[in-house]
Amino acid sequence: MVRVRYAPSPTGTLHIGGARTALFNYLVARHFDGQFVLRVEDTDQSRQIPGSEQAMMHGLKSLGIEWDEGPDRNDGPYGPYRVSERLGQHRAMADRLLAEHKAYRCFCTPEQLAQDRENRAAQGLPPRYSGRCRTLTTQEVQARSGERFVVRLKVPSEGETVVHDLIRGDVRFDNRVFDDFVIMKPDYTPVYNFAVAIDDYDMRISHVIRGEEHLSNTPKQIFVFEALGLPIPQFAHLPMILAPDRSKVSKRHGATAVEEYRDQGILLPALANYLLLLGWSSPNGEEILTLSEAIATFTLDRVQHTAAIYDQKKLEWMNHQYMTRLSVHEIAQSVRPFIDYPLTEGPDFEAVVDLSRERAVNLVQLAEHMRFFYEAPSRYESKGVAKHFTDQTADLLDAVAKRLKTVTPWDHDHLVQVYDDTAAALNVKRAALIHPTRLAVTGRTVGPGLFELITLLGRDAVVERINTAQNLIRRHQIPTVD
RNA sequence: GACCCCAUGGUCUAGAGGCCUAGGACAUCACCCUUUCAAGGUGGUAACCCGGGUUCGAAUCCCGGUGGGGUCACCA
Repeated sequence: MVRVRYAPSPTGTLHIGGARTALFNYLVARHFDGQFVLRVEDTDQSRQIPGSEQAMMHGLKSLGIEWDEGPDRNDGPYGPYRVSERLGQHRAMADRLLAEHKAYRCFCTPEQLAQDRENRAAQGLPPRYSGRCRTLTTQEVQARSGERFVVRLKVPSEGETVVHDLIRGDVRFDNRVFDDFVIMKPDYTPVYNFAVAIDDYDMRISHVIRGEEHLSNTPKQIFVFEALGLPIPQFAHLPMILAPDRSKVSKRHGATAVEEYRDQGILLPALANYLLLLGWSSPNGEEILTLSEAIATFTLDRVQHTAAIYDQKKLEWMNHQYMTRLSVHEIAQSVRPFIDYPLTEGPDFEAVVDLSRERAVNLVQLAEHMRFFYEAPSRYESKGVAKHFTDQTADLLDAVAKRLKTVTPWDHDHLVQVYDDTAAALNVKRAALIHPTRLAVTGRTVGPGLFELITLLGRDAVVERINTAQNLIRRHQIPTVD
């Protein structure tokens, strides 16, 4: 039975790196008909940020990632799913290790430790615990029972520890590089490397799939499993996601949280698809995959070993793919929050969305492109004004408007006819009519095809806007923008 | 610094010794289409980090170098 988990610490929102890790875990679980558990790593209460657990879960859900067991439903068979609520088990294990002399109390003060480190640094040695308290006798420990202490695990001083990594193969570590690390803090709460091992075992996690930054710490967790006589899960360390400058992604690189991407108008399914491609490729080279397609084809052996640099441009391209492929209804729902103008009067909303979506790379842009359908332009693009709003065009617009007033029915083909006829009558090219009309009606020089656009906008609005523009042109009082 | 991981165009990647004069996607450039802009179509520029091996043959295997990343907490 495949059981995987995503174990974030509740210290902020869902980061793209975490989202990718969660996604891969989710895909493995679903692919193998296993379970995906969500566990909140809140070992250190002091570093928690209120509300981040909710934010994180919301982020996951919006990406389409669902878990079978987690802190929101603490009724799973292996709960609780908040590490802070599993303290009893951690303490019991620490007690056991102490009783079996596989761990020991360390009374060294932070000051002493700092001093040790300095001394070693002076000699050019790596910072490692001296083992001062390892050999304390039972009597000595008894005698100091009132003192502040931590618990350290006895780590083998020779031999090697091998991490069998599903992605990288066997990774060997010389045990001499590890010291007796702390497993319980002075308040008798566990340190991460101790708690994860116990929790992963307790939750019967079969595959630990996480970011590469955890690879170096894996031997420590293996020491815990071994000391406790527990089976060791399979490991798979995912390559990291880096910023364009090859550094870790951080706020200074723009959006990093899935929530921010959503605010930028990125569709979450597009984000998920993009993240899927960061470190994984489908066997047939397909890049646009639905979640269920990904579940069907995803396997860890196709995961890349190299860190990936995320590329905003490709994300936008991916987003555009989803803008045009998703149903109009879905896009309409998604774009609503970005609209800051009243929709009370104007054409059918979904029709407008459908006509405009192909030209926008994100929802913010889409909302902006749709604006003129609901608000008459108050300013006109200066570039277009110089080109299309001349004294002569006022007359052209006048001629067009006259015919538009009476044409029936008001549909695409008849409107084309109006422009063709007018152009012929005035002996100008059709384009000489089209461009000024677009500018008069939308205020812009770019947009959907003119005939589709005015068909949708309707006779009254079109004629009115053309008249407005005409007057402005004649009075040479054209408000411009850009 | 020590240890660990990694190394194909600007970016994401395909490639598991001959199928590679290295394929796809994004980006970029040009052209076509066209009422504009997108989209679309066609074509172009652009990569196997370096050096040694192994082999008849290496992007693919081995070693070394270089470069990048990660980890070394009483953080997670």
